[in-house]
Amino acid sequence: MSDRKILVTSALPYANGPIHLGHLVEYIQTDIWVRFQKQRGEQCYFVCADDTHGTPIMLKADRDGITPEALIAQVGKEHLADFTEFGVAFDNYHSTHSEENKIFSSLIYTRLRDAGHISSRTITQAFDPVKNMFLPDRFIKGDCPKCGATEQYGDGCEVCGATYSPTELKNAVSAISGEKPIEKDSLHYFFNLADFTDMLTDWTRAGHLQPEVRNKLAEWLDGGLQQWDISRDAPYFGFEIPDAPGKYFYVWLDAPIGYMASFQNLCTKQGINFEEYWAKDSTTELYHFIGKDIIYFHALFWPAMLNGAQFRTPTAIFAHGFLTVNGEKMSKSRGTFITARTYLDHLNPEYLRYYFAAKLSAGVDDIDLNFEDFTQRVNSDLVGKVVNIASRCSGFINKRFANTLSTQCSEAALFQEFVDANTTIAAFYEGREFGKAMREIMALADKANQYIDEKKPWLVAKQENQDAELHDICSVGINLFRLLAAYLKPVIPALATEAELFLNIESQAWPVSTQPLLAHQVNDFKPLMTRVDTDKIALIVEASKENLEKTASIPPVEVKEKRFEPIADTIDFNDFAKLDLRIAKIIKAEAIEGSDKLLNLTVDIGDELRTIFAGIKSAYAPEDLEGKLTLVIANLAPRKMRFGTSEGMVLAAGPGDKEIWILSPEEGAVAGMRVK
RNA sequence: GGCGAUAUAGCUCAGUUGGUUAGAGCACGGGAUUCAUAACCCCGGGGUCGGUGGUUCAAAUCCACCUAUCGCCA
Repeated sequence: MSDRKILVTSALPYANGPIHLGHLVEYIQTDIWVRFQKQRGEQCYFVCADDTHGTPIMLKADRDGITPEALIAQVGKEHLADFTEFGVAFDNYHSTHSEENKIFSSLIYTRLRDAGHISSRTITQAFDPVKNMFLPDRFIKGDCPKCGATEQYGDGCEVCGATYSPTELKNAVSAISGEKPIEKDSLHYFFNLADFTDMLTDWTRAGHLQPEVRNKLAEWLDGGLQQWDISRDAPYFGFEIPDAPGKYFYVWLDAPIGYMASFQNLCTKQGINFEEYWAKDSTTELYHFIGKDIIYFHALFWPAMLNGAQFRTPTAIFAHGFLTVNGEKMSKSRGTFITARTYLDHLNPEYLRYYFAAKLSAGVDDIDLNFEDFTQRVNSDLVGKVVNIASRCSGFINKRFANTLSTQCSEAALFQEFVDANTTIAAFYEGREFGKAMREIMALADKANQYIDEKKPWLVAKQENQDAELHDICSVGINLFRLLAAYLKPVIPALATEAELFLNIESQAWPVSTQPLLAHQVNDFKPLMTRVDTDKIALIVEASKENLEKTASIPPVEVKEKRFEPIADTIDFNDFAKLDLRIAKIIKAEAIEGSDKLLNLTVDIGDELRTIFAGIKSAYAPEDLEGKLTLVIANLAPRKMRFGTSEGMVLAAGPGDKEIWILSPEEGAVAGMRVK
């Protein structure tokens, strides 16, 4: 296509805790953008790493009784596993605790130092006399000097909003030892950010930032830039400063350098030219996707550091907003602080990818995960609209035309309209207006469904000598579906791959000049996506509350991966007694024409015969069932179905398809006995 | 406390430089239909555009103040 060379990063997740849904907004946003670029044939690398240094990591490892190295190795593995299962496909995932990062941190520091951008002076800080370490503001607790609220952190009061220095805090204690902190002097190293005022003023106005971010930065710049404290005293988990024994780089210095380190690591593995991407005169594109909370580090410190150390600066910084759940900040007690793992235990990750895509824009607005909206949106857009197109056409193609598409495209104009839409959709993807892209794609899906409705293939199918017409209509439907799958591929890659498997085609490139599939053999259609099970959402919320209880009292232990769904809420005996379970004898079993799942069973439950539809066709042949004893719910409300009314339910277990097992009693039980 | 962002239908969001009767999707109601994973298609109800005041021939849009939510103040 073109010869763009692009390097993309997501912010580095901190290695002191699990990935949660808030994190995922960013990784999914970045991943969609990267997949889009790759699908267009651009050369695009996506790198990331765990952010592993600093006091919180050191203390957590201490508390867990392991080394920081062991902690970050474990957490790094979990992070990558979570990302991978959500379809976030990094070209490289590294760690800031790496040789590459140490080298680049030292290099950048010494270049800044040699250019006169580093100074040092002695400052006074709170010190824990028991643990023998300086205390970051967040590790000091006490009473707010303004409003007197207790249990406040050293940097600000959460009750009245006041900000202050830890020394102003009343009744201050170390959050680590509980001891009263003393004041102690120490030599610190500073990055002279003000040296870069002119450079940053120009840079922030030169189109590298979103408008709202640029305004924010202008405000900060107007206020005057201050020195940035980049050193911390031992003990500190990080890199020692080359010319300052006992002093370590502050975690936020080496974190963004981790982008370079991870890319260097990839370059070594794949023989990519690092210089081409990072040299001062580089013509490649460099993008950082970040949350709006870390704009300061990425839009001021980072470009200044790079500029001062003779590296190129980013092409653009893309900031996004926070995630709220049901309109509120994620909360552990409400069960809305949901980890990636808890979600994965219950729901398809592509639901969330699509939902985020549908709500993301190029702006920094917060986005809300509303469970009801989530369910409706995924069900109606993905299952009801998109997948349904393939589902409603494939039946005819399969039964009447041996899975072969028509030799002509009877709706060339409509097909071309779908292809032409690629320009608009691509512009939305490129500009990170994913929500608008999804609207555009769903409008096409609506159009495809309208087309089918208008042509009514189910009527055509019943007419004599109309086979060619039927063949054409359904082939058009399948061809339109194919384009929708291509447009959605960056967002829901797993479903797109399943679709390609069904269509019997190669991995789809961006459809700039796609031709319809003619006289093409497809494979049997299998349901590509099922509807969101709302019960699963309740389970996620419940499990997220449980996480809180567990982590509050018991230290984390190796938990065996759960193989089965969690046990449902406790019920009392009266609840159980409501179920009337009976031994039943299957008198007659027959397949239902027109249903691929259901068998029509006639069962004897003692004093009466019942007709029950059971979704076990995939696992049992009707003739094998006749005469068997099994278990049914006899007092379940009758359910009207397409093929008649089902007067109960046969009990069975298993994941589905061939793996379904009905229950049967020990010998001696007879039809009609109640299960108690 | 200072600064900033946001506030439009039950939900999620569009609404260009002010310009007919404020739109879409979903949800809801009615109709039609049975190919499809009860999905799809057609029609409809529903809004004092957070509040108050102002500028204007004309305000969801511009201005001031207020309220609520979120964020920033290294």
